[in-house]
Amino acid sequence: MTSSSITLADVASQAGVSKMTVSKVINKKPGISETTRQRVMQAVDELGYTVHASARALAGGRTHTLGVVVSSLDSQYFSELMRGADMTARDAGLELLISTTRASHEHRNIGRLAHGLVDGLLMVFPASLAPYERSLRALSLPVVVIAPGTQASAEQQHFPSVDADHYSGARQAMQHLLSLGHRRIAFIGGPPHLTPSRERLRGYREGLLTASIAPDAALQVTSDFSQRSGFQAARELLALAERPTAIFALNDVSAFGAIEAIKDAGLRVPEDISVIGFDNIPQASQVFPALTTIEQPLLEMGAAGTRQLLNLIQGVGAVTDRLIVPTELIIRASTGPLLSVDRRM
Amino acid sequence: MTSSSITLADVASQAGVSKMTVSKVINKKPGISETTRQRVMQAVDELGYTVHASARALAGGRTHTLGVVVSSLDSQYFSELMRGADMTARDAGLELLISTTRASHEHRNIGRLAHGLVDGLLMVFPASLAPYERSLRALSLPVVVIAPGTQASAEQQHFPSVDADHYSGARQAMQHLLSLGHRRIAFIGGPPHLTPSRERLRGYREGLLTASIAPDAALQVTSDFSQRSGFQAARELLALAERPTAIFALNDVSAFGAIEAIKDAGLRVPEDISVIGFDNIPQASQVFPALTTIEQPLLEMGAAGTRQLLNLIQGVGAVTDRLIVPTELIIRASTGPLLSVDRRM
DNA sequence: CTGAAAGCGCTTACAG
DNA sequence: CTGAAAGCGCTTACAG
Repeated sequence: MTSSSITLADVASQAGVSKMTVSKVINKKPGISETTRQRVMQAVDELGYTVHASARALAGGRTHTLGVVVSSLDSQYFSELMRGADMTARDAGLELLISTTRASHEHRNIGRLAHGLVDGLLMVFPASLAPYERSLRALSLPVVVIAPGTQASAEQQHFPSVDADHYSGARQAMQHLLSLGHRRIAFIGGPPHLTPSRERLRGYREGLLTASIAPDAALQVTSDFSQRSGFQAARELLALAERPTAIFALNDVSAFGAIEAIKDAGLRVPEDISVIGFDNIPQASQVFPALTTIEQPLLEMGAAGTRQLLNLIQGVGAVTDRLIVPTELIIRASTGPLLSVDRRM
Repeated sequence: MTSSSITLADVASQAGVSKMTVSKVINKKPGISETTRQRVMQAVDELGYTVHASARALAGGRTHTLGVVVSSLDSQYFSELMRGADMTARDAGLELLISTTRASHEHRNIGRLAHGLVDGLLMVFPASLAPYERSLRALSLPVVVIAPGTQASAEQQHFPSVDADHYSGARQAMQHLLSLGHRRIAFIGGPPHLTPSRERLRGYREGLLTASIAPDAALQVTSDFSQRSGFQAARELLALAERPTAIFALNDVSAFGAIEAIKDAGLRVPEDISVIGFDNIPQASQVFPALTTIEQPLLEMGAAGTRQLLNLIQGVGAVTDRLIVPTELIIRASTGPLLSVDRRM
C-alpha cells in the first residue's frame, strides 16, 4: 500500500518549485540552477521521497530496470554471474530484477513478468528457448542469452548470446596434462545434447590428436555432471586392464566424484592419477587435494551480457551475435607429472 | 522499448467492447457474460496481449508483486527458501521479484527498488536490518523478515519474522548422540553475535545438562561456518588428551571439515568418532559417509514468510510476530553407537 | 533557468 | 451485463 506515500507534487510544494523542476533534479537533467537543485534535494531528503517506479515507467517509456530470467537458483554459478551483471547494470544506473521460471511453467508467458517492468531481458542458462519463443517475440523486448544450453536455442531465435569458450578451455586442460607427460588420458563426459558437453569433448579429442594419440573408446565415459556419476565413471576407468594416468572431468563436481573413487581404490591423487576439472566452483580450492581446473569466466560473462543488452536497448555500440569469453587454467594440487611405472607401483 | 506494444484499447476495439470490459475479463471480475468473455479472450490471444505491469500498478494501487531482498545469492539455502516463497506467491496470483543488496550498498535506499514496484517485501537473511531502517520506514510497506541474523534486527523494528527453531534443533542433535551412548560430545560453534550460533550453542549446553554431563570448556571450539575452520576446529579436538567420541558441528559445512580432519588423523567416522551437522544442505547426502544432520525447514520458512506477508498486505488473517518453524533430525551414516574402548583401539 | 499541459495504459467508483 | 470519465504519479515535448 503506497497510497500514503510522498509524491513529486509534495516535494514540489515543499521546495516551492514546479513538479517539472523536481523531476529534472531527480533525473540529473541539465538546466537547473545550483540553488534550486539544493532546495529540491533538501525537500527530497526531508520528506524521504523516492520515485514511484511504475509511474516513472509509464510516463517515460523506460523502466530503468533489467530483468534476469533464470531457470533455477540452484546453480553454483549463478551468483558470480550476477555479480558481473549487477556491477555493469548499476554503473549504467539501472536496477536488476531476478525472476525464476520453473520447468513446471513451460510455455510460460514471459510477458506477464516483463511487460512494463523491464527494458530488456537477460535469459540465463536456458536449456532451450523454445518454450518462451512466442511470448518473447510478442514482447519485442531486447533479449540477450547467457550460457545457452544448446546452440540452437540462441541461434535459431537470433538472440545475441554470451558463452564461455568450452572448446578452448578443454584444449587448455589437455595441454596441461600432456605437458605433464600424460598420454593415457581419460575423459568423463556429459549429456551430448548440451553445448558445454559437446564442446568440451571436442577439445578433449582434438587435444589428443595434436599429440598424435589415438583415441581409446574405453577411456571415454559419461556422467550427468553429478558427483555420484563422476564416482561411477571413475570406477569404470579404474577397472580397466590398462588404467589411465590422468582424468579430465568435464566439470568440477564430477571431478570430485572421480577423486573420491580413486582414493577409495587405495590410489593417490595426483601421484597415481592426475585429475583436472572444469568450472572452478568455489569448492574446487577447498577440497583435498585442491582441484586443478579450467575457470569459467562467469563474472565477465555476466558483465558482457549486460553490456550487450544495454547496447541493444540504447541502440548504440556493437552487439556481437555470439560472444565467446576465454577460460583460464587454474593449476592446483590434483595434477602432477607422469611418474615412471616402477615408481608408481 | 514497449512503445509498439498492444494495449487494452487494441484488444477492446478488436473484440468490439469497451476497455473496461476487457479489464474486467483480464482480471476475472464477475458480471461479464460468457459470450463477451470468450470474445475478449480470443482477441487477447490473437493479439498476444499482456497487461502493462506499470500501468496496472499505477492505476490499481497494487503491483501484484512481492519483492525479495537478499544480501547474497551465494547462500546454499536461498534456492530452497525461494521455492517455498514462490509456490505460495503464485497460489495467491502474485509474482516474485528478487533483488540483491550488497555490503557495499549499506544504507541503501530500499525505496529505490521497491516503491511502486512491489506490494510488500521479504527481507531474507539480513545480518542486520539497521542499514535499511530509515528507507523501510519511509516506504510504509509491509515487511516480513526471514531468518534474521540477529534477533534484535527483527524485533527492534517490529517487523514480523520467521526463523528455524535453532535451539530445539540443537537439542534434537544432542538427544540423538546421547541416545547412541555418547557422553564426551564436542561442539564446533560459530560467531556468538549471530542468532543461529547462540541458539545452537544453548541447545548443546542444555542437552548436556539434561544428561547430567558437566560441560568441558576444552570440548567447545569455534568456527566461522566454513569447511576450513571446521577442519581446524576438529584438529584441536583430536589433539586433546581425552578426545571426544562425538562432534556436533553447528552447520553441515564445518561438519565436512571435521570429517576431513578425522580421516586425515587415520580415524574412522562413525566407528571412532560420530559427527552430526545442522542445515541438511544438498551435499550432506552425497558425501562419504553421508552426514547425519538437523534439517532446516527452508521451504516451509519461505512459504510461511510469504503467507505472513500476504496477510499483512490484505489486512486479513493472523500475523505472528516471531514464527518459529520446527527442524527435523535426519539420520544418515556419520553417527553411530559408542563402541567400548578396547574395540575402538 | 523554470513551468503548464498532455498523456503513458491501466483500474476504480459510478451510471445506466 | 456494459461503458464513459477521472485519475494514479510521473516524463516529455513545448513555451516562455
